[in-house]
Amino acid sequence: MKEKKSDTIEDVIGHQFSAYYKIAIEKFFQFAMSVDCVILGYHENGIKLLVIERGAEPHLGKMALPGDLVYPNEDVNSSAVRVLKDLTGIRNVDMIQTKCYGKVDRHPIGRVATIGYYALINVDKYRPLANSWADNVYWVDVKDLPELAFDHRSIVDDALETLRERVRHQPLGFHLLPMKFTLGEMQALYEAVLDEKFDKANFRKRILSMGLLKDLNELQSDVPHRPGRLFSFDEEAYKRLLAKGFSFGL
Amino acid sequence: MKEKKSDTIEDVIGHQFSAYYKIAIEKFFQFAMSVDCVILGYHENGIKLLVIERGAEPHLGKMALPGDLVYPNEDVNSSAVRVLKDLTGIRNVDMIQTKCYGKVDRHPIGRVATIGYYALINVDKYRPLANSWADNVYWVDVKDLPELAFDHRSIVDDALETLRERVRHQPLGFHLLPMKFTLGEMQALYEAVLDEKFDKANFRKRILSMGLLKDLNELQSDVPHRPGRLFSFDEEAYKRLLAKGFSFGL
DNA sequence: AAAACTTTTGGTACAAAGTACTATTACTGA
DNA sequence: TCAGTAATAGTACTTTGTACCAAAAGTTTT
Repeated sequence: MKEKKSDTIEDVIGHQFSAYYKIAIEKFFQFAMSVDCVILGYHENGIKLLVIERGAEPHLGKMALPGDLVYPNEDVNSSAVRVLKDLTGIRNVDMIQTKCYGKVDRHPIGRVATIGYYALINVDKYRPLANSWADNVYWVDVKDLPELAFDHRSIVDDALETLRERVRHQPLGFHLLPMKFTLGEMQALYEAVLDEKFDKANFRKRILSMGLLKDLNELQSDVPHRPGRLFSFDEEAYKRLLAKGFSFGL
Repeated sequence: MKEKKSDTIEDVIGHQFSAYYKIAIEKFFQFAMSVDCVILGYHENGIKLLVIERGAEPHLGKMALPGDLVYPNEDVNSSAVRVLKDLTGIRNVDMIQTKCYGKVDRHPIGRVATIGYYALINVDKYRPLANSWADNVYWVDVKDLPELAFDHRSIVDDALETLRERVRHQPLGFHLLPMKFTLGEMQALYEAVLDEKFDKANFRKRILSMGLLKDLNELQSDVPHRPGRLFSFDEEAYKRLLAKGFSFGL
């Protein structure tokens, strides 16, 4: 029933902690970790992904997610924020973990496990700038992705799947919209994310009845048709509703 | 705009790959990785968690999740399966990643990032046996958890939160039930997981109208009251419905 | 064997939400 | 001023959700 293995770390160190410490380190402490950020935005009726052009080996010149190795004295979550800032200049975004990618051969220089992160940002609010070893930064449409380095393509796919699921149950869409938006713009966004058409009049009724929007009593301008009424997301109202057991659903 | 950093791995290795390889390794390849499994079951109206009693340092004698270090030549996902089998004898369960825990000081022997996994199993179908450095295995009720080693408590909490969210939108509950079950048992399970009461007659209507259950034309036996009709989850029907755009919701 | 008890099962009536569709309004540009 | 486009209002209908009641089918007790 109990068959001892000789090579788990706990067996090795046991009570002679210090004596065997080095052996354990050599055996198990051979990983590097990295973070990769899937930054999504919405622009011109499409979901856009932020990619960098790599200015370093491996995969020099190829497109890739903003990502890099984690320092040994650095928290993994903080690392994602730091790396994004280092490579693209973007700061102050809330990033959420998606998955760990831990295949043995996924990185050519050694055993690197990476943690995927994603965030939704308002494209107009941030101006990405290539920095550090990133030669360029681009927004690319997720419907027309270039070839990506490493296994970054699957990291993106997983993040998009997560997005589609969460966007139905949480008011995430608002992160992607400008501060002021019309119901038409909002509908177009949801149609782009979910790849599904909604009835205009009913969409409008649904959303308004939730009570999450602040009516700004302002009209759209510079549009070649009847301008829509402008709204903004009412964070306060959302918190109040949440406390009462409200749950967003679309 | 482009300010070079001297210490990212890509800068270091560049075109002189082999020359600087060792430097990069020493700097970044200092992590160990581990996996921790949150195995949940359902028994006697409560959600149970599988814990082991540690038979090794650190935290010798304490309760903990089944978890261990990942071998450098081992896929992280496979590792979770292997570790669970090594410590508890449980095999053939589908485990799903929850999160990466990557704080700098979370492990006393060095920089260890861990990946959390969770699975729902039918308690009657598996008989966990303590193995390797696990001194004992227990099922404990999640409403009355003992103190757990490391940051395992938060790993459990996160897994439970994930469970509660997913169980509403996916027919996961069936993994926890025996092959044959009554609608009453099923309702009790959902009430335990979601900590919420349902109307009996309406719950029944809702579930049956989904068409996910196979009526076995059998009755419960050995119960001190009118026996319930037995059902089983109809995997085929679920797949068929999914293809048609059906989505489970509760 | 009848009564009491517990749980399953079937049903109804009402309320709320979702859907399809039509009509009207308000703006722009020609 | 007219055509075009999109926003907005409204209505009728269907589906779904909720509260509640009552009968049926077993077991246990009297």
